Amino acid sequence: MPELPEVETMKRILENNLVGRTFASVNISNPRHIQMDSERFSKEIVGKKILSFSRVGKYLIFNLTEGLSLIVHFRMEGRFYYVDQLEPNLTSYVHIYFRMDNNKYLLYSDSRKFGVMYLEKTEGMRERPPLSNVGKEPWDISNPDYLLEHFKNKSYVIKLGLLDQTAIAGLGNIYADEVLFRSRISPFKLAKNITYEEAKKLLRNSVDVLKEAIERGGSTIRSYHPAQGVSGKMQLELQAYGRENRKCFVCGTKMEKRYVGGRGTTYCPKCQHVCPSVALTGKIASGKSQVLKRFKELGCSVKSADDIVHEFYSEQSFLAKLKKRFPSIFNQGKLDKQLIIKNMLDDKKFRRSYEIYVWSAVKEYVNNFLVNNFDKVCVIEIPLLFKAKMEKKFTYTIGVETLKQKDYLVARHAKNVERSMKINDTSGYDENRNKLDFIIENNSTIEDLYKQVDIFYHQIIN
DNA sequence: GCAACTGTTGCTTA
DNA sequence: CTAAGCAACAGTTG
Repeated sequence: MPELPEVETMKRILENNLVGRTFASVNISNPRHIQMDSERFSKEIVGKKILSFSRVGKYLIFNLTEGLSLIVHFRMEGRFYYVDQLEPNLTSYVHIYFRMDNNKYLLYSDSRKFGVMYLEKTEGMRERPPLSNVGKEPWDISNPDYLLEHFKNKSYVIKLGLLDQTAIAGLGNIYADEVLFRSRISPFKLAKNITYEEAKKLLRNSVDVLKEAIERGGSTIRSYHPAQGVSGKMQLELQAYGRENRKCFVCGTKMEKRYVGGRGTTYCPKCQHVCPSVALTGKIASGKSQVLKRFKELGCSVKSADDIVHEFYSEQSFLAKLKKRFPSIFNQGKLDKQLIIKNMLDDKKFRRSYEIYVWSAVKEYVNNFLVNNFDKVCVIEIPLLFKAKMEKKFTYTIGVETLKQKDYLVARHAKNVERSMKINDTSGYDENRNKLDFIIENNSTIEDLYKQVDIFYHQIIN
């Protein structure tokens, strides 16, 4: 579930019901959540009374008698339910439950089984793991220099800086995107390049976003509810998370999504100063490379998918992964491109999964390229843009078309002109042509071609 | 039916 | 040392 507001909401619900109660018994059907011997855990917790609850970052803490504390981290899906009795239909993900001294039950449910709990001596627990790894919460940070100090030598992007619990505690993926949106800061800016003024904005917005979310009882997204039949309301206020491909509430620009550190990151390119990205597609020998060259001359960061794939085949790490997934295309430990072609032709299933595998690797590469070059217009040449389902990843898509394809192929000394022409039938270009934002016609001189590129470029940077 | 995606974090690897 | 990538798991979505 939860980021800080959801944990705080959970804390308030439990506070109202469980302070003063004593643990009567424990049932552990999956011990993986308990970070100590589960027998000892049971023995130690039974008979202890709950004095109070507290929270450190995303950790929820039960303060117990006899100097002990139960420390819980819910990770993705962990949650407590406090119920009158055990009902079998409620307990499919309940891996631990506690019977309290009033014969009601506290259930720990966790469909993904990531959550963890610790039973620790209360004294000095803030100075020991896991709590010692938790930084200050945003309202306890009075000076933005605290953040700058943390980010000083870091080479990660600011989005990951906000998720770094040792730097600032409590933000998760949803609220980090909200804070960046409200602060009008690119998620992809390096944390060490954040200015004092920006750090100030980030802190103020972190406080605002988290406090608003707590007031609204957290966000109810996907499966998460603070208690049975109870929903948070904060999801109604979210302006960034989950709004990719929809219009920015502030400026109307289409919101975009990229990945950093494996976390989906939604932002408004205009408000958050992320340069537009362009996908360049077209059939074989339509003049894409010429167009790409022109974009480069204009100062854009450019890359072609063909080059990316070429790079992949010369990387040890890629070959290793490929070998694991598709052993049939390796001969005596070496990649055999003839075997790839043979398998492609013989086995439709192989072809499908091989193509998807390579395309998703390209997709990841392009994502990282765009993230690293967010402050420049990026242009990526992708012949199979639509087949690889990448058209949505760009601000703009443009196609290059020519009537002189055959001539260009002959001029290029292509071995089999007819065969090359035929490949176009399967490229998906014609069916998807109407989705393109802009079409460049390559039927005249090179100067004319460049002029069209220049016009497009100046349109998008204004 | 497969593949990608999901609110988290810590361990392994380069 | 840092930082990326993966692993833990199970459900949902396209």
